[in-house]
Amino acid sequence: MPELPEVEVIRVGLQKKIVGKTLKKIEILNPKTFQGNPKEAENKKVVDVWRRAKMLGIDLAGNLTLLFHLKLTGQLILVKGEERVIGGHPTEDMKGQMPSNSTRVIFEFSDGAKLYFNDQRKFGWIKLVKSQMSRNGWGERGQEIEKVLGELGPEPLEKSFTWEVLKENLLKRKNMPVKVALMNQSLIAGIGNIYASESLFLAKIDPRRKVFSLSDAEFKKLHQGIRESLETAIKAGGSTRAHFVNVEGERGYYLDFANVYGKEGQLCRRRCGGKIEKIIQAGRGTYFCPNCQK
DNA sequence: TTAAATGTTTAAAT
DNA sequence: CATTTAAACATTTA
Repeated sequence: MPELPEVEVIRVGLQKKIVGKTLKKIEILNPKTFQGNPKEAENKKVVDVWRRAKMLGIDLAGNLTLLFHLKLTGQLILVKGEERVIGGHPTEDMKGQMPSNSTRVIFEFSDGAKLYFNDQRKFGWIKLVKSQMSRNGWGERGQEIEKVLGELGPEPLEKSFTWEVLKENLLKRKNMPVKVALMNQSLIAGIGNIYASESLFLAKIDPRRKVFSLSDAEFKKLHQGIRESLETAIKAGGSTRAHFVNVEGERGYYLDFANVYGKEGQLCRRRCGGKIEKIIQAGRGTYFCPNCQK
């Protein structure tokens, strides 16, 4: 599940907590989850934590990078004593004892902190690759990383992502329903099933509309809606709150902020009188208000 | 029992 | 060729 906001929240949490620590040991419980030789990463210091689209990178000294993709059910849980940083797919057991039965890989740091990579459906992965990076943007990053990251569109929260860029990129799939195009990572990076629906709700655009039918005014509203939905979610801590909490203090995740996602049958929050509907597009559930999304 | 689940890739069908 | 849709991956929960 995790989409851009959830991964970003994890990134911020880990950045604060593990940069400067030394990775002592990597324990692999599910071999398919980890690609590369874990021994190469052991006894290396964490230099940086970054995000691109829905992928997370942990740079290690010695020009190595641990790349993570959480796919649908991945979660990262950093535990040190009573303190936890939690993020990713929201489940109840992420608050409980670690490792849990969905723990696939455990990273142990020299100060005793442990980072658990949990993934119920085992779609997620971790790859150890060479960094070959400079700090001058993505074009400068190593070929190996570029290959793993694939062809990704612009980051929607960067300043350079204007409504014109949104329009230009979406129009590469002009015949597609706008909601389906929004989830295409090569057009815009990081938007998945939740925030595609949420952004369109904020923009008051029907998810079934084909891209070519959108006016400039609608592209502008959609641009605004994307930024607002992502930023709101990041501020709220993503759908899972990756805050620094005690085991007891953890509460209140599960999409409290969503307007339409998972709200089938409920009244539209705009009080327009409409009822949230669920339809299937490209095999995925889409939620929208048929009354005020035109 | 069947369906669906915050993702992505690839094969098959239009 | 350009698009779309379905299937696959693996597991749990409603």
